[in-house]
Amino acid sequence: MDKSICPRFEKAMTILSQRWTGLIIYQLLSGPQRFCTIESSVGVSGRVLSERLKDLENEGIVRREVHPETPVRIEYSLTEKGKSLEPLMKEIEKWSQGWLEV
Amino acid sequence: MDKSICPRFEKAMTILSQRWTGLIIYQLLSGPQRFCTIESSVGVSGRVLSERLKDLENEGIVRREVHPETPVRIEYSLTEKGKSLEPLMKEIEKWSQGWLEV
DNA sequence: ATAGTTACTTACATAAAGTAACCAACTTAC
DNA sequence: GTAAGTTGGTTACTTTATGTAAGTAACTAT
Repeated sequence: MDKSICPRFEKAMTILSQRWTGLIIYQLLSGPQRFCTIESSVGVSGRVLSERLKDLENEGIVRREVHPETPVRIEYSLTEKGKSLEPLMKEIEKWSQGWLEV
Repeated sequence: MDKSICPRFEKAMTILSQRWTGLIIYQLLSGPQRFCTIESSVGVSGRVLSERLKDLENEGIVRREVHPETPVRIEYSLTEKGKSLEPLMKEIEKWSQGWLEV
């Protein structure tokens, strides 16, 4: 074993290659959203979404804000770090449009 | 459920968010390589690498070439479609260097 | 009091990944 | 000629991740 790959790149890949993570971030690029909105637009189960949002919060990519309305509104949004993934997401979009069939 | 996400983008994410896929492609950007080289540089198990390379070949991203030398040499390389992922990989690299600690 | 909403969590089932041993084909060393 | 080494895998088994569905807490509306 002689891992020749940059550890930062490896960490980025570890984050982004978690199932659903990319789609969740992509979805949040269009603005702050609540749990159930992400759940249905991305198509991820609540169980996993909850897990992913916690991970992404810990990574400093997503911010969670509680609005004590009724019923309670909890808003998830991208931090600066999260927003900095936009060019990367645009590249994926570009590649998918150039090279993938539907 | 009202999936608002572009199906091409979703497919791209499905491919790229498979565990190890990104690292395998990144590794192949530096040129054609054999099975055991990828295995050790990426740190993936042979069982999964074998699976991923087949998937990537089916997607038209990776090409497999047999050189009947001794011992047999099998070379994996990126197709045009695979190489077209380079800008995306560079974006991940850039992001990881700008926003991640080691 | 009953039912509905949101944002979760829990328990259980299935799918994916890790680990390690094994195999085929061919070579070199003894 | 036979034992051991190399490459590129596969197979069997274990552990981890994800999917599914039901449950919970806090509050409102009827």
